[in-house]
Amino acid sequence: MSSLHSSIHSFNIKKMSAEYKFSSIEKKWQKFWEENQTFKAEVNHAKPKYYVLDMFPYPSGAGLHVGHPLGYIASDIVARYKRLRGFNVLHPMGFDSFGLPAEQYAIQTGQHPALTTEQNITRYIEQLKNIGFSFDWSKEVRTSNPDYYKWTQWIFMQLFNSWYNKDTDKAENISTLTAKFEANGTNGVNAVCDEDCIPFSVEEWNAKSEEDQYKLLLKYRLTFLDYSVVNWCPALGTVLANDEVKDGVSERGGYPVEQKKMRQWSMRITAYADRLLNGLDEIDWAESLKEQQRNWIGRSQGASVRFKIADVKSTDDTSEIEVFTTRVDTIYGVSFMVIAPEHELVEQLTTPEQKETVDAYVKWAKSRSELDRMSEVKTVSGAFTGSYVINPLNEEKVPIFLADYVLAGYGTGAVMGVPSGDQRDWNFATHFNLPIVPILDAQADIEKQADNTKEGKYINSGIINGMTYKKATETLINWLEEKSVGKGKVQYRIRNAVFSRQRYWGEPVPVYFKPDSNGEPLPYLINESDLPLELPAIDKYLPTETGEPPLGRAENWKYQDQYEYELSTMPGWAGSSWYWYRYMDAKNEQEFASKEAVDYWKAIDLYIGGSEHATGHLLYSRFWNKFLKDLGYVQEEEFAKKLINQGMIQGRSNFVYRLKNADTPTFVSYNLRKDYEVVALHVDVNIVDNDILDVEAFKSSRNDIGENPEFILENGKYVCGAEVEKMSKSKFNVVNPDTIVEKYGADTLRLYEMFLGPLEQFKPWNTNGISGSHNFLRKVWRLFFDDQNGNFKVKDEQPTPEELKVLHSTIRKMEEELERYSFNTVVSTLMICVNELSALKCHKKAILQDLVILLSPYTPHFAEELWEALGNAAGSVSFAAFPVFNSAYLVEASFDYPISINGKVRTNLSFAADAPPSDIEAGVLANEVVQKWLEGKTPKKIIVVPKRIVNVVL
RNA sequence: GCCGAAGUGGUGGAACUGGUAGACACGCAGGACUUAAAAUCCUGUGAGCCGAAACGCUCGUAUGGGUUCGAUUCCCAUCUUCGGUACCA
Repeated sequence: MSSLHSSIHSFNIKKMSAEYKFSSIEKKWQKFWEENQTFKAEVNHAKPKYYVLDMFPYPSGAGLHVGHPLGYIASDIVARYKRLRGFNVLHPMGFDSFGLPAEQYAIQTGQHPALTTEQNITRYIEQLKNIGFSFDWSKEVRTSNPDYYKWTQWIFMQLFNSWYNKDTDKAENISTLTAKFEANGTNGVNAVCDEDCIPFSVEEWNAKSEEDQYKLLLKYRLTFLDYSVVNWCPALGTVLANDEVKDGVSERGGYPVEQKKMRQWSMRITAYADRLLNGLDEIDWAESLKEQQRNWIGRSQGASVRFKIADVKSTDDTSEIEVFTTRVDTIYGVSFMVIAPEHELVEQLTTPEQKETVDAYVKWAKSRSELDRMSEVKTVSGAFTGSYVINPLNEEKVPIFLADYVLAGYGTGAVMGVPSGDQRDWNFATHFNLPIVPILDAQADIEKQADNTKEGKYINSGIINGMTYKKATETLINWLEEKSVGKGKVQYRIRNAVFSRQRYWGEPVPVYFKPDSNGEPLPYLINESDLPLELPAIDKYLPTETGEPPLGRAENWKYQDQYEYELSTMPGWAGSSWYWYRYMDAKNEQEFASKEAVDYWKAIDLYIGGSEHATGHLLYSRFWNKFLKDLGYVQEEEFAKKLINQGMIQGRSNFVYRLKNADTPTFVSYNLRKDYEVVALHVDVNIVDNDILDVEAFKSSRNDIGENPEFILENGKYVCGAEVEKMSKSKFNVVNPDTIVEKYGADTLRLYEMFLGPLEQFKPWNTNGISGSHNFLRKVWRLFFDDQNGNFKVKDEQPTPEELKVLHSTIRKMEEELERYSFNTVVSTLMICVNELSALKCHKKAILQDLVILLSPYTPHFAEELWEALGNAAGSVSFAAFPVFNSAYLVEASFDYPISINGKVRTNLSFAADAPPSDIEAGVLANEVVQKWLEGKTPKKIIVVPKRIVNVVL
C-alpha cells in the first residue's frame, strides 16, 4: 500500500504566496505519488475491487494531443472517486505498440521499428505523467515486448489446439474430438468446421494415416489456414491495408491494386456468433454500440435452396448452385440467379459466346474493393454467363448472371433474383430486361419499383398460392427438406477473422511447416518451451523479391534449424484482445496472469474508449475472452461489464485569407474578405488568440510569404476565420497538452477537458474557454488564502445552515452526476458551489475540507496541496472518505411553482412544500396574473404536478 | 449504399424519467478599483416588438409534419455532419 503517513513534506504556511502556483504544486505531488507508489494496486481481499481501464493507445510519432487524454481524465476521475468510496482500484496504462505506422517509418528510414516505438512510448509516458493520472505504472504493458507477446502466441497455440463443440457450446481441446473420431467417426460429433468437411466412419478414420488424420483435424481447429481475399499490389509486391488503397490504386505510388485470394490464418469467430450475440444482453454498453455488434454478427433466419444447373455439360461438373435467402416465400418470383464474379463455377458456367463479356467483367470486378462494390447501387452492372439453373419449385429455367454486388465471401456467393420483392433485384431485372413476376396480391406498383411486403396472399406461386407469409414459409421449408433440395437455415453475416498480415512489425505466428509425404508443407505448432518466438532481424522492412512477407528476409531463421517458419505476422488486434488480463499480473513469467489475480480482479468494471472500435477490438476481445473462459483460464463470460464511448476531440482550425493576383503577399481580415478575391490558408492555431492573429509571429513563422507581406486589418486587428476539422499536423490545429499544462497547469487541463461537454460527444477543442476553468481554481484558492498577503484564512468556526445547504446539495449532485458519468456537469456543480461559498464569504474548515475531497478526483494536485494546508497528512486526500450526504440540510419549507397558462409560463407562485393540489389550485385561481389571462372564463382543467409545475388549460 | 451517432445563443454546452429552454463557462459591452495596465469585483448579454422605465407580448432547440394540458425530450419524413463497413488502431 501507499504510505499515507509520510511526513517527508512538512508544510509551511508562511511560504505560501497569494498566488496559486500550479507548476510547483503539480511537480511536488507527482513526485510524491511516484516515490510513495501511491496508486500501486495489489490483490486485497479486505476491500471490494474496482477495475477501470482505458483503451490503450498506439504510440504514434506525433505524441499526444489534447484529444487523447480526454478518456484517461474521465477514467482517472472514476478511479479516484472509487478510492474515496473505499474500493481497491486497478487503473493501469500500457501501449498497443505493434502497427503499421512504425513499420512505414522503418521502411522510409531503415530504423528498426522497436527503436522508434520505444522513443514514442517514452514521449507518451512523459506526457501522461505530466497530467497527474493515478495509473499504477508498475503494471504497464507493451504488446511488442517479447515477454508480452509470448502470451499472445501462447493463446494462438491454445486456439490451434481447440475445436468448438456445439453440443457443450464451448471450445474443447482437440483431443476430445480425436477421441470421438476414434469411437464413432463423425457420428454424434457436432462441431464447427470448414465447409468442405464430410462425414466419415470409425473405420474410415482408423484407415487414415496419421498424417491424413492431422490434415483432417486442421479443418476443425479454432485457428486454421484458409483462402481469403486481400488487396494485392503487384508493383509493390505486397498486400495493402484498406487504408493504403485509394480509388483502386495504392496510396503510395499510385500502383494498381487487385483483389486476390491468398492462403492465410483465420480465427473461427463464427463458432461464437450466438454467444457474442446473446452476451450483449448482459453488458452495460451503449445500446447503439451493441446494435452495431448485432448487425455485424447479422444473424438471419432463412433457408438454403439448391438450384440444379440446366444442361450440365459433363458428369464431372458440379450440377448445383446453393443460395441462402431470408425470403424463401418469394421463390416463385425468381427470374434470374446472380453469382459473385469470384464464384468457383464461373468458368464452368460461361458459354463460349459469353466468354469475352464474362472475362472482361471478372477483370473489372477484381479491380474494385469490397466497399466500392457494396456502396455502388445507382448503376447496375453484370454479365450473363450463358447458362441457366432450374427453379426446383416450378421447374422454370432462369438465367445465371455475374454481378459484383454479390460478394464471394458472404453466404454462398450466390443469390436468387426476385425483382418484384427486392429493389436491387428490380433494378437488375429492369436493366437486363428480365421478367418481374408479382407474387403477393398486396404488392403495389411493381412496374415502378419493388415492394418487399409480407402482407397479402401469394399469387403465381404454385404450392403456396393463397397462403399468407408464415404459412407459406413453413410449407416451402418442409417441401424443400422433403425433396432434399434445401432446408431451413440460420445464417450469420459475420465472417471468420483473417489473422495473417504480410508485415514485419507484429507478433510472429508460432508455427512452422514440415513437408508431408507429397512434399506439401503442413503447419505445426512450435513447442511451448520455445516461446516467445521472437521477431528476427531483417535487412529492410519490405517484402522479398519473390513476394514473400518481410520475415522471408530473415537469414537462418528456421525452426530447429530446418523447418520454415510461418512468414506472416499477427494483426493489430491480436495483442489488444486479452491485454486487460496482463495488467492484473504484468510481470508473471509462468502464466499470462496468476489465477489469484484473475479471480480477484475478474472483469473490467468500467472501460472507456472510442466507438470506432465497435466491431473490431471490442468484438475480437469478447471472442478471445469467451475462448479463454471455455478453457477455464478466466471466469468471466464478458470481459467489460460497463463501457463508455468517449467522443473524439476535434481540431478547430484557423484561417487567413490571402489575396489572389496580388504582387506582394497580402492578407485580408476575416470580415473584409468578401470584398476581395481570396484563398483561405490554414494558420497555426498556436499563434492565434481568440481568433485574433499575432501578426508578428505569423510573419516570422512562415518563409513562403515574402519579406514584407501586407495585412488589411479591421479595427487594427487581423481576425481569422475558423472551422472544425480533424486534429492533425497538416491542418495546423494540433494543441499539445504540454503547452496547456505549462501555461495553466494539469489540474486546469483536466477540469477544462471535462467541462468541454459530455464525454461521449464529439466536440472541437478551443483553448479560448480555458481561462474559465483556471479562474475557478484561483477562486477556490482565494477561499483558503488571502489574495493580498497570502495568509491562510481558514477558520475552525461552526458552519451556518446556508453553508451546509450549499455543501450538501453539491455532494448530492456530484454523486448523482458521477453515477451517470456526466463529468461535465460535475464541473458546473462545483463552480456553482464555489460561487455561492464565495458570496457567503465562507472560510470554514468544516465546509472547505469536504470541498477539497469533492475536488480531488478532478484536480488531484490542487486538492493534495489544500488538504495538506488544512493540516492533514501529506498525500492522504487520495484515500480520504467521500463526504456523506445529509438530506436534513436541504429541507425546504416551500416550493416556487411556475404557473403556466396553456403550457406557457406566465408567473411564479410559492406554496408550502406539502400543500395539497386543491390548495394550490385555489391559490392559482386567485392570482391576479392568472385572472387576467382567464378574462373571466372558467378554466377547462388545472394540472398540478407536485413540486414541478401548474398548468391552467383555457 | 448499409449499420450507428449527432444537430440548442457569437462559442463550448445545461435542462436527469415529457414540466420555467439557454444553468455553468468563454466572448462581448458597460462600470468600480488603478497614474496606467494586469488581476479582481459588479451589471448586462437568444432574436424581435411595445415602452421613459418597470411590467409585458411574439418568435425560438437543423427542416417539415404529428401525438400531448404541456415536446429540446416521444413518433413519422427530410437535410447536414461524424464513426464503422472486416488488413488504420
